[in-house]
Amino acid sequence: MSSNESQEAEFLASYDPAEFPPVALTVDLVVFAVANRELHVALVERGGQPFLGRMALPGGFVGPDEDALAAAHRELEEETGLDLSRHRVVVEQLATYSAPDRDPRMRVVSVAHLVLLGGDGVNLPELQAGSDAAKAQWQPVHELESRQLAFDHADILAAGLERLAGKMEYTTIATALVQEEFTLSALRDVYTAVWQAELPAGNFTRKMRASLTPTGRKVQAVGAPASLFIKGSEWITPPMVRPVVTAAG
Amino acid sequence: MSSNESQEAEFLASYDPAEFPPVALTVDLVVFAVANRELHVALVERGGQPFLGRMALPGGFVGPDEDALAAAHRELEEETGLDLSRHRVVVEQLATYSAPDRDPRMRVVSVAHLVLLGGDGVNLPELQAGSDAAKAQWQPVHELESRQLAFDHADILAAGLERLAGKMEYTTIATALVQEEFTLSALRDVYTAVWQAELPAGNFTRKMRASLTPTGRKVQAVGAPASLFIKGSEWITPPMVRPVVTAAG
DNA sequence: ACAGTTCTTATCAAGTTGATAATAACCAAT
DNA sequence: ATTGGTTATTATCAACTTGATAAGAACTGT
Repeated sequence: MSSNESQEAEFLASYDPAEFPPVALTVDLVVFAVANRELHVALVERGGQPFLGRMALPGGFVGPDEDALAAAHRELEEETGLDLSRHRVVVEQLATYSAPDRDPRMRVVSVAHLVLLGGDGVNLPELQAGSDAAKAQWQPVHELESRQLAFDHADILAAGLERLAGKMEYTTIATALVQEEFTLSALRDVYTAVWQAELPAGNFTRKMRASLTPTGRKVQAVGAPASLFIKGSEWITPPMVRPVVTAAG
Repeated sequence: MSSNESQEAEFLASYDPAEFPPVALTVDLVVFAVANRELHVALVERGGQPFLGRMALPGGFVGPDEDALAAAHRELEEETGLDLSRHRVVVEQLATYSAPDRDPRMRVVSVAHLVLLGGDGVNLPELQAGSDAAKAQWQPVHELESRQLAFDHADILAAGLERLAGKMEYTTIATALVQEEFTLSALRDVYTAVWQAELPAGNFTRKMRASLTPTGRKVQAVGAPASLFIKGSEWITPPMVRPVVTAAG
């Protein structure tokens, strides 16, 4: 009997695993990107029961030799067809959902992750449905009837949105949703998309500049040329204040 | 064949659970309380292998009919002997730890929780070791050699401390560590204990008052009588600024 | 009555915010 | 080349917040 076997025997003896039926461990992904001043989330259409045909967050099982973060990266590629080596991507753990009946088939505990994709503010990365899903597509978050999502994914999406909106007050996390080098307007568009509120350009520049590093380069569109920046500090101190949400319309 | 069985069959067919060996789901608890202007954490001494005799965070398995939050409450009572009906207690999810080798026996995924116990700032609730643990005791957090903790519990403790310290900047979470009705000094002692920094009493009063509701009552100790408050708003806006940590002395 | 302690309020310079506007740089069309 | 439209950046200023410091008030113990 190996040392490992005896350890396990002691373990099984003291904890009686029969009392603790196995749980399946999954990850669910709240994948955000910004285009056209709107925040979009990546959704897949379920190809099986339950919730057949409904939209759901991408996700999948955590493999035996990976942790949840690694599974999040793998499933992101598998379920959405994204090539992570070709996109700026930031992943962070959001929260774990463990209600016993959240999946009607069996006990499934899901570690939700927030995924932010950088982009030019115009084009969204193209999605390619994986094997489990009928299709994968971007949806504007603020126009979404999130009650139609499968499982408890409406809760998870709401948590992801609130995490992002909240962290944008006191960190430079919004820089994850633009390109590495970006203008203050591009960054401001991210704030507009997530917070659903217009921020005065002058004050935004004054405040955000302290957390950014200028590259010296400029970019020319319509109007005056805009300076390019990269992320400087991780923190915004004191924080930006999130305005009250503007009335829809 | 019931509908449920066919669902499960479909599920098993499409996901092949053999690829995904069962994981054990546990909770680990970072339990904080303040006494004598020091932040304390509840630790148990392990009564079995691995890490026999080492100190560890209290915790245990999530039962089949409870979610992680319910398990956290139950294990808090079982492992520390605390009567939750006799203490002010706040529990919130911290993060999930899922490294494949974090427990040498088998795959154990743990949902860590932050637990805050209210108190008078002098006495710590008495701990009573549960069945799994040799003993349970309070340890001053900032004097602790956390590297000696079992498993990855040093990481979890650090995450719990940082979550608490961070949220104390922009929420009134510190009120969870005092009694329901408290003086500004008592609350300031919590900040001192967690942040390891003295905050000027006058400015602390000015700032914190806006988030508290006065009860009208006063309490008398040495010096001038202090007004009693209860928590008002959940938020501190703009946030308190956490001073740079004072050099250890 | 006095010293010691603590709570609360006051003061003020320095810094930050929100609102608003002025200035500057560029394009496109006349 | 000039004009008008558009956008970026800087400036201004009153209102507010902060950090430092101290004054005033209330009570205890001797």
